[in-house]
Amino acid sequence: MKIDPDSSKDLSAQIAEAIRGEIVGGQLIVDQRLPSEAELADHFEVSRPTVREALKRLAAQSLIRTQRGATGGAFVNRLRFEDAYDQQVTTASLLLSMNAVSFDVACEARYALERACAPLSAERRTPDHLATMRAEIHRQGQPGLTDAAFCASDVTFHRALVDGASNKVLSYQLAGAVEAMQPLMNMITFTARSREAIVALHTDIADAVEAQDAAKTDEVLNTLETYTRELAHSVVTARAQKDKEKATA
Amino acid sequence: MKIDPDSSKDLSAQIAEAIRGEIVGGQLIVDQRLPSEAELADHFEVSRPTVREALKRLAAQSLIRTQRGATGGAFVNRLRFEDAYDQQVTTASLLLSMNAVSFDVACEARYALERACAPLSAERRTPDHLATMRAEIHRQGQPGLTDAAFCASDVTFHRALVDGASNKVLSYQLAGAVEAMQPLMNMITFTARSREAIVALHTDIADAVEAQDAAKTDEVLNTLETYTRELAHSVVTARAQKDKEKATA
DNA sequence: GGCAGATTAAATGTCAGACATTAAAATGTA
DNA sequence: TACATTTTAATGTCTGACATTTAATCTGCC
Repeated sequence: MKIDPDSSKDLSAQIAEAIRGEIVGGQLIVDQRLPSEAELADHFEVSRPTVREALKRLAAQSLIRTQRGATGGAFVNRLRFEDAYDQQVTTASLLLSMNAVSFDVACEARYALERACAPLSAERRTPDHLATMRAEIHRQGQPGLTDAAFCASDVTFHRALVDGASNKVLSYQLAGAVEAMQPLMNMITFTARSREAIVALHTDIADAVEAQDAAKTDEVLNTLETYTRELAHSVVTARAQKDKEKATA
Repeated sequence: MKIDPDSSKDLSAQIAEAIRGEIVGGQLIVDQRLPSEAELADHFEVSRPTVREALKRLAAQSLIRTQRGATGGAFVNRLRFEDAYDQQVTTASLLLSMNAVSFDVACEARYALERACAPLSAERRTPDHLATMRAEIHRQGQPGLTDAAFCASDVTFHRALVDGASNKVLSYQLAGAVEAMQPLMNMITFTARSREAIVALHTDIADAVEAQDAAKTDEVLNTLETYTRELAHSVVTARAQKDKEKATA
């Protein structure tokens, strides 16, 4: 392993970097055991707490897992899609909220990505995917549903559409984008009429996917994107109007 | 902040989770200073090393940054697109390498995503994007280029195409997918003839994007995807053939 | 009074050593 | 042999200390 000169960065950061490099580079393979903390401390000529901080950094990225006990230690972790998915949702959510990404930009990205897998989904969707979509459509039609619940159902619906492509890499990528949009979507208050319109469009999507009609799916997704953005804009203008009235009053 | 019962998980993991929740939930806002390590240790009723391990976990995800000195401490970090991008490349690369994702699946995902932003790119590309694409095409035509360098140029070319959409969220999502594919692409040995074909297709893409012809761009991307997959398949079958000969010899 | 330099204080970074806890392996016993 | 016990090796945690960095404060001089 590489050495650590006494440079600007934290020792723990350098050690984490060195070990990460070995994992990414393939020198350390899945389920392989790292040297014990004491051995690592000895090797890098630092104390055990410093090594531990480095290992925690790697654990935070799901690159390693630790096990206590006699045959315990730190092991290279097989990064699962679910782990990566969770991380991506957190990261994408924070990116959107901290960088003041506009609704339009996020919405455009989301629907562009969704259209990307719509043709594949239309081709490969299973009865399971269709059933999930239909179930969520039904839920979205229920009166008395809160806006948050409506949005959550919306996410589930679109996830089913994405998963229909049966490509884990695509699902992993898109899930983050779709889920991260939810807080932004929650800003919209859905009137009875707008919900009705969305449910109708969702039904059209489900129908098109069931009919394995890629072109039609794409078309409806476009309509839905346009409608979603209009809704958001009307919310914004309504809010601006209210603020104006407040200011004059 | 939440408390920590003495449950199954590490204390440091629980503390990290609690703080992450406050950041994601918006109770802790960007550039806000966290309590000092001593105060956190006091609050959670653990020792300082335990708190430090928790903070390192958060630092590994770029959620906080730390500063030494009198007015130092841990601060909520504004997650930048570049940070998120780096993380995504690492994560996506490991996902592909550790989960034995097939070339076909990864390739399909990559081109599906790329087609997603091609129409936007055709609409909005700037002279800068076009210049980058042309420059990389020129590089790819140079004789004596190693396969690795050819692939790297390929990545740059496609990144320019993606960035042409001028949507940071899209760029962030796609960059990971494109870059993570590189190790898989490196398995392919590019003959002079296959390079020529790829350069021709890249030129077609650049031309279509310059002409703001979304449909044509989409079409060429499809052709390129098919061709790339054919190349990969021929590599696989050639290798199988070789193995067979080796076995009989 | 104002400015340069020295001092101080508060925070993180690091270390050493110890004990607690866990879980598997080795050992002893019926 | 089968089961209970002990040992052991590892991580998890704590205490206390020192080093280092950085900004704020204090001091002395002009």
